[in-house]
Amino acid sequence: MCAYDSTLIASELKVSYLSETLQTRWLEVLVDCPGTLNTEHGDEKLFTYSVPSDLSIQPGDIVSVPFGSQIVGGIAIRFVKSLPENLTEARIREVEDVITSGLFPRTYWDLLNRVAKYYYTDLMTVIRMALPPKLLGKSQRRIRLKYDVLPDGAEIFCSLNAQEILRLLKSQKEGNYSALHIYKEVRNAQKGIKELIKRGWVESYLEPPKTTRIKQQKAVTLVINNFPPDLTDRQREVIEVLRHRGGELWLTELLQLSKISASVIETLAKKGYLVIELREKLRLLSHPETLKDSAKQLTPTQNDALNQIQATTNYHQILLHGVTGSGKTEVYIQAIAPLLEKGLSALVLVPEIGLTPQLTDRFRARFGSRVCVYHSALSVGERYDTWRQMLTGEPQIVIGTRSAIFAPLPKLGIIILDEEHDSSFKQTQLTPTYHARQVAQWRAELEQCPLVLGSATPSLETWINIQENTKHTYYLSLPERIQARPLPPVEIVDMRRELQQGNRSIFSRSLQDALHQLVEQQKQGILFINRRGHSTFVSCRNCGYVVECPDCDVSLSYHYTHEGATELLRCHYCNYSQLHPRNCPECGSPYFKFFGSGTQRVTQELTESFPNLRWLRFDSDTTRTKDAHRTLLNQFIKGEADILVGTQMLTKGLDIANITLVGVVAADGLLYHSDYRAAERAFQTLAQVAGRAGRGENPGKVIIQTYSPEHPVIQAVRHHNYQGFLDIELPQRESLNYPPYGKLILIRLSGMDGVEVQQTAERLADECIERLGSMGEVLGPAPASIMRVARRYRWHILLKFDALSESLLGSLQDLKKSCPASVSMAIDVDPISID
DNA sequence: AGCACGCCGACT
DNA sequence: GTCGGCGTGCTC
Repeated sequence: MCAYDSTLIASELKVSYLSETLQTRWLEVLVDCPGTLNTEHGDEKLFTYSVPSDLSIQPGDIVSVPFGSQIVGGIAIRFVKSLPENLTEARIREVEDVITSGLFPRTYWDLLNRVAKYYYTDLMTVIRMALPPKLLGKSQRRIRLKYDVLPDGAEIFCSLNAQEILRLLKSQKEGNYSALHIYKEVRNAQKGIKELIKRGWVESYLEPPKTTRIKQQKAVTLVINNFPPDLTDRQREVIEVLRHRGGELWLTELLQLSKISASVIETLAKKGYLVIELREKLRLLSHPETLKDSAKQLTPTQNDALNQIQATTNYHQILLHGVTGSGKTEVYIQAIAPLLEKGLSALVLVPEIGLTPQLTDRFRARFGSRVCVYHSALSVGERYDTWRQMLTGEPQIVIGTRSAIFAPLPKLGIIILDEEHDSSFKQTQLTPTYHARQVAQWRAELEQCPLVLGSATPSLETWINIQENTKHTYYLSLPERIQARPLPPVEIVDMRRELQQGNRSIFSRSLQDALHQLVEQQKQGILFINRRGHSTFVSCRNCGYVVECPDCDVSLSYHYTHEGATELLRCHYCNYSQLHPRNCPECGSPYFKFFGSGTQRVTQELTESFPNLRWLRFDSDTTRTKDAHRTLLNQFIKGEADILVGTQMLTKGLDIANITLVGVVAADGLLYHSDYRAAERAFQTLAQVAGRAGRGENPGKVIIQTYSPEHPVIQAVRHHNYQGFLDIELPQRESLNYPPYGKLILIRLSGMDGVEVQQTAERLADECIERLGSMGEVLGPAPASIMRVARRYRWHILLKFDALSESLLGSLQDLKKSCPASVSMAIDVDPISID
């Protein structure tokens, strides 16, 4: 079913299988197993297998193979005619099974290799990240309790160690755990397991990998277009139904519709009037029918932008710099439409899952079922089938978050990154630490298609790239909002003066007035708070004692749930929580209260000062559950609240026409941050949040409260002046050789033993100094700004250099091998924050 | 990752 | 002498 041509290839692995038309005996497989990766030369070690006659395998297929005592996943790379010299035929084992075929067209394979190289990651790790989960399965050792032979009080007879394992197994209702889990829970578990097996009370078995498979069903296809004379009534009925439904139906559906037994259909198949065959059935998300929508009239500037995008058919990076509310989405939609007609597909990336509903609805209204979504919140089955759907090569639009950049669309006509400046496009926690914008750039280049980067506040990387790389870039600007709606005026309130003049509320008089007006005029607004926690630490007003997390170097945050609820303190890093003590644990003082202005503090204050104002909290606490995002927004859109109080989440894409007021409670937390990117992030956040106001008929207004009104970022936001912001920020970056000029690599080290981590960091830093020489700087090692998180000590080494000197660093992954086992190391290429 | 193999210290 | 700790290396 896979409409793939045979350009599947493992190009970086040097040998093409395309030239091999001869029957070849042996198959080389890239095996999913650490340790087989990365030989000294940095390329991947392949293992040779034989192919049983009943399996047909193509290079690029995902297979499962026996490997040592287990069964693991792997990628079929190529066929070879003879065995490597050091191998005898006797040692070769057979491929176990084919899991999926028809993956990895050449450009896609090239892309994965490029990601692996640039982000210093094993190819297999990149492949595993790109593929839908559970595709590369591994067999698993499990231990099962044999209840039928287990005597009562068996514990008495065995060692303490074995007793512990018995107890653990009994705690699970099937008496069954993975060996790995037991090792984690019980120390020296191997010994105890061995003992229990000897006594015959438990058994150890290898569970085969549970991989997602294609779901197949019988499909019936009509192969004649007339009614032959020899039909019985029943047979005729079946053919009528089939014809009526376009000549093709699932067998089960046909049986239901025609209410006829399967034998009738089989007879028809025997006569050769129809064909029954197994076909893949995709478990795609069904979605509600959306109202059909047609192309909107474009403004002249939108139209110019559209024309330029449509005229670009090969690789170019196009920056669509459009102020908030300038109608970028409409341009995307109209740019995609003709591509689908040409049989090409489009990839649209958005920052967060929360945003996909709004955008998908608009795309669905225009393109119907040709839109699919792909992100990590889908179930394993849905992800797998969406993946297969993409592989069919039918023209379609995939909308997704970061990981969707690896969507295997074979005929890409365009890649669009909306809100390209957004930091959620960068993966920070897991390797590879890729940036979807960077990967998109490579992918567009490999596929020879345009890449559209849309933003009201472009990242400095994109800005500089567009300026300097004129050969393959275009700059398109949408300087005005649609229907010539004005950008909202921005009022900066000096909070120092408020205090001097006796206003001790967290709301300035100006904001208070605006809130009162909001209620009177029945308009809606949003209140933006910089981040949750951090500023809501609990401290003693008598002795200054602050409650800190026992496992991390941060203060605990106070969380208010509702009146009368148990008061809890929580750590935002490791989720540790404890009761809020009534008195100071240090001095016993009763003046032990939370401080600061998180979302909760603001909503409490709103309730007290504005009893008529109905608010909704919109932050990661209230949107944690599935669909909470959508529910909350719908409530707000329906007018069930006057004001939405929330964090960063409010800044992104939220397009609600009725919002006339945007308030920023305190901009200062954004401005002062130790990071070199603080100013950029602050400008982007404030400009974005300000852009939420006045998108509909009614003009908007923005009030930003701050203790540093003269700050250049505040001034730039005040005048909606992106260029002004660049003029101050770019020279600073350049003088210090920070990105987008210089390149950074951050090496993160962590471990339970603080001294050991520090010593490792120092040793590795020396090694880096040696490698880079005078071609770059090694900053640190330094402890991370929050040195301990979840009981692990964290140290950083920052490498700063010109991109050209990177080759001096060598593979960098070899540094991992020189770390002690208890210290883990991660390489973050182009880190987005260094805390 | 698992698992075998193999090398040292605490016991029959 | 043997048992059993864990460090090293291999898996087609």
